[in-house]
Amino acid sequence: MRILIAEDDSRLLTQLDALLRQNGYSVDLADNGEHGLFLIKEYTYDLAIIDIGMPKIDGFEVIRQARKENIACPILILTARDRWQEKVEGLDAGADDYLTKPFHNEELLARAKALIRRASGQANPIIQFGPISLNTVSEELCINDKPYDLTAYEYKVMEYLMMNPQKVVSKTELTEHIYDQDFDLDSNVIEVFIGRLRKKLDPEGSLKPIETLRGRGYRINRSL
Amino acid sequence: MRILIAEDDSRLLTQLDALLRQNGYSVDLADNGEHGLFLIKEYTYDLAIIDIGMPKIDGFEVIRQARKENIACPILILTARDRWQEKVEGLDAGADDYLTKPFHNEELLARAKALIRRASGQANPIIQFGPISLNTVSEELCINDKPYDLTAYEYKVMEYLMMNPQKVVSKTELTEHIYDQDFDLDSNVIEVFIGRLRKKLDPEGSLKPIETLRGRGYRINRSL
DNA sequence: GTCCATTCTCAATACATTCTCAATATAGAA
DNA sequence: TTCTATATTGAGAATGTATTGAGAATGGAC
Repeated sequence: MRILIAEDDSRLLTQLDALLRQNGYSVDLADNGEHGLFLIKEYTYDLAIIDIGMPKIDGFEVIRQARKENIACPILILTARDRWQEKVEGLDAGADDYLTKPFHNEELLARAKALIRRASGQANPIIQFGPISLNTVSEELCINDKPYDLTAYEYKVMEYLMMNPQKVVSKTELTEHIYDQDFDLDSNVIEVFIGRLRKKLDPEGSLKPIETLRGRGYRINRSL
Repeated sequence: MRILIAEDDSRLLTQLDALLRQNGYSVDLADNGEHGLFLIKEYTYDLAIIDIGMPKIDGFEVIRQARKENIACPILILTARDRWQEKVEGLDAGADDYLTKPFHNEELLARAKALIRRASGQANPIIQFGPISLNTVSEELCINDKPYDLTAYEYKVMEYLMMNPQKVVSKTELTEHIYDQDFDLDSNVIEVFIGRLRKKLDPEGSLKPIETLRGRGYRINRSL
């Protein structure tokens, strides 16, 4: 899952970057509103974390402009402790949730996860598809109740596919959600991870949990 | 375990701080109701100790506001001895227990421990997992009934893992529950303590009581 | 307060797993 | 067949975790 952070305090920006990366997200950074707005319009994020109090283009403006262009990505705003009133204006502008600074890292992670889950239309943290179930809290994948150990990237690919079971997910889309800005889109990493997932989950080749749609992408097999 | 203390009498505040730290808790302090309310809303505590008689925002108000925002953290209120009637109002407001001043340190510690235990859903002070049992009262860890001597921090790490056996506990989460507010999250202390625990509890490497999930965190081995 | 013993912290180094990349093989469509 | 998209593989790079030891901090005894 890929997250945009727009925050002018460079210390906080660095800290957030580290925190989110440590917790398995891909992160793009903007240290001002202008750049933040550019990025959110340019790329597709699973979540944007935006500081309200930025010089020149402030957070409200970023949100308004983004929403005006029909960018649906969930937005979490950060407000200073003594400016908690701003949260109302922020939510009005189109933010989905808010957090006042300073905050506890765990709190931020919890909200980020909740927002991403909500946006993907999954009220339930356990996504089930036929015999395949993915617990997005414990990050555990089970097929017919048998748990499988996935590596970080294997998990990310599987999570994205499970969160979009109804559509064909292209390799580009997967790459964009799993890596950040400067990753080579021509790389064959996705093919590699799909291959490893298939071998791990279905060594016999009897279940075929992931379908290939030549020229279009991959999809969780719905006829299981 | 992390505790919030909101108390306007600075002598008592200092004393409580010292007492709780000596007993292995991480402590955050607020010397007025306003700050207390801010902290309890902002962070996640395992217990809040709140003085009723504070100027401006009193303890009742802090509790009401906190409960209104669905903060579930257990709350212990402190009341002056000649104001024992306040305990009823306090419990009505949403406190979980009370203590009249002055009190004995032992008494406070006992109640704090009981409240924390109750809140974590562990009615029983002994948490058992396969051959591993942790007595949270005597702070004794046994494996196959053999007791082990743990240092303060080794115990804290083990306790947190034992209290969350169903999930993967990240290093960030462990650090935040074991230390207070400003501790360097990039430090490798957790790795060090995990290493020491493993060596102490399982020098042969045959039991593997603590699993590592690369990139995610640690978990008590459930298949023992 | 001073001393001593234990424990904690920090950083350096060693180790292990996972990721990336590129080369090669296979399969599907025209 | 021939072209293109996908699959597979393995080796080196990158990253995350484990271990160690020495100095700092802490707490208890005197």
